[in-house]
Amino acid sequence: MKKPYHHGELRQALVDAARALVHDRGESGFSLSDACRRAGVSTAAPYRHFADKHEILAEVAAQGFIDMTNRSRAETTRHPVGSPERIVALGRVYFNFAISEPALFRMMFGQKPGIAENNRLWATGEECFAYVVQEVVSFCDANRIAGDAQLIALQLWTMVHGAASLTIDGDYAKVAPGLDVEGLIADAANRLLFSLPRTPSA
Amino acid sequence: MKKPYHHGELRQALVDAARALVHDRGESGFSLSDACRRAGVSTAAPYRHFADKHEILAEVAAQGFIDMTNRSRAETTRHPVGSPERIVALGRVYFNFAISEPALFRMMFGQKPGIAENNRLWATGEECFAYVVQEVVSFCDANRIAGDAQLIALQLWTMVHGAASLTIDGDYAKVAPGLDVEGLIADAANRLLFSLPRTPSA
DNA sequence: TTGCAATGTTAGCGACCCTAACATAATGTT
DNA sequence: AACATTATGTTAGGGTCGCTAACATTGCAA
Repeated sequence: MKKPYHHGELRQALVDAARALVHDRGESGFSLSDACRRAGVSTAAPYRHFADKHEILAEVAAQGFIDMTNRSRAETTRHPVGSPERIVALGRVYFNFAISEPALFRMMFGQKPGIAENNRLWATGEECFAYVVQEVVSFCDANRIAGDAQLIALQLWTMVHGAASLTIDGDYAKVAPGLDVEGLIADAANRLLFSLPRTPSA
Repeated sequence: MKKPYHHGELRQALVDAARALVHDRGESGFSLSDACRRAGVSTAAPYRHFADKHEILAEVAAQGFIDMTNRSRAETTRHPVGSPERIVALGRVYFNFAISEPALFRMMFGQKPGIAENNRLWATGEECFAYVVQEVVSFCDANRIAGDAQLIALQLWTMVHGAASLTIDGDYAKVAPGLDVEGLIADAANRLLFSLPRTPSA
């Protein structure tokens, strides 16, 4: 059997290769040429499917958001609606995602010249956050917590995002080696939630 | 007057050029060639002063830590030792630094292949954090707050770092345009501090 | 079948990082 | 003062990369 002139699934093959390469070498270490080699095509082939290198990376990041949203749904639905376990599960998914796919995580949330403008990426990211807000709303309702659910969600997001970033970027390791990051998050998140004003019970 | 063969201050000139270029175009948009053009030397000249491109960027990042530490000292000393204003000032300096120099901020705290290993960068970063811990220790002492000051400092750092990152990377803007980030930080930090256990007054 | 659109290819431009070999200037030794 | 040594520039060039232009092959549709 000989290689056909046309690849057939080149677009998806390039995205898959890009994701694998980014995972291995980081975004800055990723080259389109490498992805082409891996897909077995010439370096000019991608331009039939993508405008430029950034567009492939945006697609990879968008798939990251989809993955994260799916993992979030899968983990939260194992606990009753409105339970604190659902919020904890969300934080855990976020943190573990960052740990397991740091380069992808950075592409999703980091500043990306030429990537952030991508519409598809924008939409998948928004959808992901909307799910978190929805969960926080349910939690607040079930626990008679007063306050803007979106603001609460933003505070929790900020905390977990900070912890995830400082972990994968090696900053914690420099000043506090061996730190129990998950414990730190759990403690802070608890205090953030317990210090919220509550509506008087009926 | 004609240009002398030797530059005389090339090392510092290159670092200055690099810092300015990183500020304008970001780390990924920075090229050593540009810095050489700006300094008026050939592209081979830097290698008499630096091992490679990463070493220049590490020097830039280290100067960023020194700047941040200086700003922290300058702002905190305007308030009495142990006062909450000193902690607030620290957070403000951190956040404003990220806003005013986002690219530099990312180089200081982001993952940097070939940069993070730099010893000088490592030392300046540690010194910067040590100052924060020292301030938190003073605050806890003055306010009879029980608990590991380093852990408290780490939690505050996490919160502010998350907020700074999500701001400069444009992530807040996507899901909550017009968000009052400083208010969000202040509220969360207050709740984190007020929910700490206190030693009984004598 | 035949023409067109889609999707590959090769060749090449310009930018970049870095090294090798060479040129010039500053410094120190006698 | 003459010379050797070291420091710090230069030019030339190799290898990689992103991207484009021109050409080749294939699938599909009239």
